[in-house]
Amino acid sequence: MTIKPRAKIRIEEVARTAGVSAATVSRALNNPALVSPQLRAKVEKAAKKLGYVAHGAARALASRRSHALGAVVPTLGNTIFSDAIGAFQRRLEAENYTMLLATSDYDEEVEYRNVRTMIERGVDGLMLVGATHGKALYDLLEASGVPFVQTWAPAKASPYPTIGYDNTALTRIVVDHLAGLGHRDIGMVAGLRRNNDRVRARLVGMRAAMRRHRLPLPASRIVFTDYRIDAVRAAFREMQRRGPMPTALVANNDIVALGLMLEAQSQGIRVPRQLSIVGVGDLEVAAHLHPPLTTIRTPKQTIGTLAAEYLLARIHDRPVELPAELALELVLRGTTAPPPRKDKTV
Amino acid sequence: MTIKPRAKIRIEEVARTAGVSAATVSRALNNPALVSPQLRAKVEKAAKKLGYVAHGAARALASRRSHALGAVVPTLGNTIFSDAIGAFQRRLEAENYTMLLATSDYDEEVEYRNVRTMIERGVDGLMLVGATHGKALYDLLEASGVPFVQTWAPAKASPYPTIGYDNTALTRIVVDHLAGLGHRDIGMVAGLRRNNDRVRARLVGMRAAMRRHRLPLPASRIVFTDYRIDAVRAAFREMQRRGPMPTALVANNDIVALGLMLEAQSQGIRVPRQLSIVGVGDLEVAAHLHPPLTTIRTPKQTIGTLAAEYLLARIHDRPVELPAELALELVLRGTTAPPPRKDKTV
DNA sequence: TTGTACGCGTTATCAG
DNA sequence: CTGATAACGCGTACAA
Repeated sequence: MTIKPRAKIRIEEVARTAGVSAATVSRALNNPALVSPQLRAKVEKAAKKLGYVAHGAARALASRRSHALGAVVPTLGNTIFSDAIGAFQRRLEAENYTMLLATSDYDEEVEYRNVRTMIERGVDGLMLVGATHGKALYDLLEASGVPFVQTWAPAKASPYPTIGYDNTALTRIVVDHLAGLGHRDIGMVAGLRRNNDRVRARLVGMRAAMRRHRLPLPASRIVFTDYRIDAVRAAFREMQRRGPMPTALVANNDIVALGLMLEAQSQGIRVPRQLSIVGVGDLEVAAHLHPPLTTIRTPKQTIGTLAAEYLLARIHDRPVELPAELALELVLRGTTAPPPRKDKTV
Repeated sequence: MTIKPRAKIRIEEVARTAGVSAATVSRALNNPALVSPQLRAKVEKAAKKLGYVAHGAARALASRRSHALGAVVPTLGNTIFSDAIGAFQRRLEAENYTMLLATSDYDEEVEYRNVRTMIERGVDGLMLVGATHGKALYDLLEASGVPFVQTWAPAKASPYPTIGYDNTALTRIVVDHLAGLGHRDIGMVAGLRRNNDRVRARLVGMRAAMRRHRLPLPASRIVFTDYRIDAVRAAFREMQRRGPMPTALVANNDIVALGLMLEAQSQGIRVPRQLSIVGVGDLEVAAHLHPPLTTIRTPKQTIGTLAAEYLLARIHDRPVELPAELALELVLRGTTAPPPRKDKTV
């Protein structure tokens, strides 16, 4: 039964109707263990009857704790981020914490501004994406003393707390798979490198893996694209323009892979008979494409959940360890196969 | 040039190094017009030099304004919401407001709790999804006096400020199109109705439109599904089990439409030759499916932006009008065609 | 135009 | 276990 209060109820009022002091009300509500059961019941009843809702700002000012954590991600358009954010927020909710969210659109300055604003709002902790940020940002973070955690990169990628997987290893796994099938001419359809260390790490991993297999990887075999289907299809054609098509393509993610499949299909190129394609992310739709997409499953929700847990632990001075890196899983499906015989090159 | 401060800088310190009073610093920073240009410059310099960041809680307590708006959406997994949220946040960012975000997973109780938490945190305004909420929620909202706006429904759907389009009209447009092509047996693959007035309104619109066209719509022609591809495909088969397939299917959204197309394809059912399908949302991928998906384009970002603008206006006591409803657009592509002749029924 | 002094609503400290 | 009281850091009448 909620009663509609006529005006803002303050703690004083609750205290008065419960016949105790404001201090006791505060304790009864925030630290029930410190108060006698009867008193506690009395206070709770009064609070509920009056519809008392504590004033967050006052509480934050007095307790020096806002019960809010911030998150800044490049975009919500990419489901890997919205999934991670969803998990992050649900974990916070369970501890009665609130999430402040902002997007940077892969712009370092916007990210800086958003982080600054969040610090100003008094967040108790901050989740960032990527392990390489400008010095100004790190300075700001250190100056404020706000606990923060970086995501989507392995711990070793940064001296600061970081949680994610190794993007270098990711492309290695893909190349190993493809090379194992017999591919020798592998191309990469990468994302835009600007302010994106995940993409850069994958490039590094790709080059290293190809070298290990003693396979050539000329610059012409790497094209860059954003994640709009149109752009991806254009990237596909761009690669065709640069010479005979590779027999396999490593896509930056499942959306890119989808774009590649669509373009291949519309050109009558058979996947995987004539062209193998590997995605990253294992979006739900990946399993349902024709053919179903071979991809790498990445721990999206885990990243969000662990980031929340790490920050919560830091805030409450509980000891925490971050895993060195999260596991990746190659999901073998229908878009990879041995390369076509020479005389059947695309 | 950012200097790393050793500890928390308060306004006092800035005042001291600028050689003015704290009050002047506050004014210079928040209301530059009220201060002489030289003084203002001096203060700004000192603030920057010290890396001063105002304490949000203290500011909120004193000014009775948190500069934060809350948003509660069912899920971030549906891109219509993540798109709208993205637009909402960007609009806030432009006015130096911060967004608090929580998801309800279509659960009324969770939504209530999240709203309550946000009010407690002192949000200056709130964005909700849907125009039908529990009485408890409206009571809470009214008691707190926090401006709020409902989204994804037309203004007429609620006595409270609401911004969106008419879901009834949406299905009418679709049915008109399909009936115009000659379809007489039209089915609907709807979303789950639980705490989702959008889905319910579409059902109402569907029934009304079919009636207007004097077309039958037995209950067997309506199946419900969540938005996982697996579930959608199962829903497709469920409809087949109920009798001969309709010649056209109205999908709750593009994801559902995609699932239907995948299932049809894997059964060798030709779209649109044997079966027409219409989606809702016009996701980016819709135009790239085979065949490209006929769908309704909904104003996702517009909803987010307008919601932000409405709340901002309310907060600053500016006059605002909300549009009665936002426009929908039928995007004709390749998944709709006249029904097959009788002897070619699926 | 600028400074003084108080209040914002809560929590934490310290007696009792 | 409970109550009085002093912060918490800033904004803003009001006075100068």
